[in-house]
Amino acid sequence: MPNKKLLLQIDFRSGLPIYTQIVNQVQAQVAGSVLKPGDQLPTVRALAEELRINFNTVARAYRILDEARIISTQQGRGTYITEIPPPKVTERLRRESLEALTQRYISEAMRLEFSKDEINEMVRNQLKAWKASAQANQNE
Amino acid sequence: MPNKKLLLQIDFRSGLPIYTQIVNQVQAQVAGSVLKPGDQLPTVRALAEELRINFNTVARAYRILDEARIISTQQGRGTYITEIPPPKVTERLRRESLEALTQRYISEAMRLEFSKDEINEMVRNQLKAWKASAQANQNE
DNA sequence: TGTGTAATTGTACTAATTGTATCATTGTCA
DNA sequence: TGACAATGATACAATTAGTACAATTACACA
Repeated sequence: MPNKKLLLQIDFRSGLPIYTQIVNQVQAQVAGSVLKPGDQLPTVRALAEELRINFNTVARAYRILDEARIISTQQGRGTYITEIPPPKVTERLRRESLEALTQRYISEAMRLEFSKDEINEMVRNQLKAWKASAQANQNE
Repeated sequence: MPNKKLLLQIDFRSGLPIYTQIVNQVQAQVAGSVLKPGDQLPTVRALAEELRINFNTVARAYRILDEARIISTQQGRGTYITEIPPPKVTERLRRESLEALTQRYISEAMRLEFSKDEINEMVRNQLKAWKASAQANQNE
């Protein structure tokens, strides 16, 4: 199934920068669940062509959205809507999602025959050392 | 006896390149003795088909693993887990694998805006309550 | 048993697609 | 006019895909 087409309405006379309009509208569509986690956005070039603007302008919008953790851009691959915690999940749902996440993690670690102590130790250490920026380059 | 099937879980939106995900997971399974010396890995084409990716992507992952002496690829024959990996390497692998796994977990949890305390607490509780049998088939 | 041919496997090189970085140009406004 | 923000042009880097090829193995058949 082809990607849902991203529908944006740019007003070139509105006084608002184009990239801001893109940011706002994507943000709005995410908030309104028109765009859902995992959805792929058009490539910078495709969207630029459709809107008849320079692809750098799209890239700029995407960069801002990426920094706001709303989308995830991956060089050579594409850009995707990230998982956003629903603003009003109940505490119970929140807890359950952490439970599920943790269970998958522990299950996997145990399958690889790490001991409980090793796991606990590793979690404690990494939590201590955690920096939000480290999320970007977790691949080495 | 047919080959044990290599079980890999690729997340196309994780931000990690596919080949890196393959490397990490094979590495982890070697470290955790899920894959043992002499085990044959799927052919580049077979694994590629299963994961619905290009076989060159698998080949790239295999090349990296080969350079790290974790596997041995042989043109025309197949790829195998290296015999007698030095204990030093194994230990380092084990550590790195758990590190990578844990980082992914924490990164995900933090993105869902759980606090360090919440995460730590959840891990400790689940570890305490862990029953291997209960988790047998929770990975899908 | 030997040998030729096809099948299977990994390799090498290249192309295509994607986002990134840097600087130039344009336009607005004090 | 000068400064600054927005946009555009160009070159680049990372990832994945396409194609041809080489090494090895399997197997039919003389």
